[in-house]
Amino acid sequence: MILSDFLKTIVPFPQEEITGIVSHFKKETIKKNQNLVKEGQICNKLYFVEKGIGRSFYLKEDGKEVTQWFFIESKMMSSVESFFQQVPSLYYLQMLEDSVVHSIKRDDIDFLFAKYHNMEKFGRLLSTEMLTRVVNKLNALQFQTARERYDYMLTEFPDLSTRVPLGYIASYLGMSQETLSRIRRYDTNKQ
Amino acid sequence: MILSDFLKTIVPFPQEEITGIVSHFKKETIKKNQNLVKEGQICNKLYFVEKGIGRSFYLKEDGKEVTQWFFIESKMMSSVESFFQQVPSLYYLQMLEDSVVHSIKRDDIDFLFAKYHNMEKFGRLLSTEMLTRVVNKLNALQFQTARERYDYMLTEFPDLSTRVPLGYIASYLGMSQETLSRIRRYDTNKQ
DNA sequence: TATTTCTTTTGATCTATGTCAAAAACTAAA
DNA sequence: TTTAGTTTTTGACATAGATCAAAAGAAATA
Repeated sequence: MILSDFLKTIVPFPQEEITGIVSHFKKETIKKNQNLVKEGQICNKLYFVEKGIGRSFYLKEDGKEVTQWFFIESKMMSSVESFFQQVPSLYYLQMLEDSVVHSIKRDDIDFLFAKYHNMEKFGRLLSTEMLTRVVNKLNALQFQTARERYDYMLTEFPDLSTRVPLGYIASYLGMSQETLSRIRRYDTNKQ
Repeated sequence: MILSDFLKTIVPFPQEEITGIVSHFKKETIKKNQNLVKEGQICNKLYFVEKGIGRSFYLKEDGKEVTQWFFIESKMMSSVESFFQQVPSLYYLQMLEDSVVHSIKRDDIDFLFAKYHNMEKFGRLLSTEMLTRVVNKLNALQFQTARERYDYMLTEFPDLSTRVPLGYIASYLGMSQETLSRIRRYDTNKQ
């Protein structure tokens, strides 16, 4: 889905506003495994993923990566708290495939928020939608077993398992790669 | 803190907007342990906690309660996804002390969002702030030990442990009451 | 202040999941 | 198609934290 269509699915912008908004985005082509943001940097862009798939991940002291979120096609992507509070990011943002994204700078989106009431609404709806998703994951982590968390993942990101390494999904779900592998084996034996 | 002051800490509303907004809120006095919302109901109010403390909790099939969030003084409180998506709430909303809250209905807040650009901004900022908090908890649950999760809680809700039962906090942190008790003992022995 | 009720702590197991290491199964390059 | 590199699976063992049960401590009520 292209950016302008995505915008319209959230708020029914009039065409001239769409044009004004889209003109502040910049198309970027990203190679597989390239980082958009590194830990410690202030993330000053919000991205729309047109093609490809991204993730945010945290690097633990022992060098292990913990995936925090996946960003699939037709979704916005950012290091949320870094972008909105302008503090150093705790996470890396990385594209996992050759990708096409559209980025907008913090200043530009603030300008648009102030200029268009509709844009402010867009920001609000986007935030609450993301909040709902994060709360769903929170529940999975807080009181579900590893098996149940895997089921949660299948509903939130159905086609993920064929596109990204197993270990990325395992850490996203707060379990080891070995455990996820065993769950999956059990699952396929069942059918 | 009273409601109008709280609103101003988020967005610098002009006084006439404050008046217009506050007039849509209704003051409610709630007794200890009273529920504002039950599981299965659509939560059609957003609350501002003026005095007291609330929580949202999930009831598992085995009858155990799992606290999802705490709402302290000068914070907004709701069953977020039920209120914003108008779907049945998965949670109970409960006040844990005799409390004073101010509530606004979904229709009224939508009216205010549409009427005041500032109000839309307020909604957006509130959402992103909540999103940031939820992400912090997510990280604690995803890759921290029980001890570290307890530390997270102390920063997020410093004076909570003296005000609510231990079991509520333990389930909020995704651990058993016994584990939290042992962590706390170890902690006090350290100082 | 006694009595009852609720909450927290402690002790003794148990278990889901982690860790480590090696084998197997893929993928990509030569 | 071989070779080298990467990812996934499997096995053996370790452990953080769960569960169950009972004791101790607080708080509420008579």
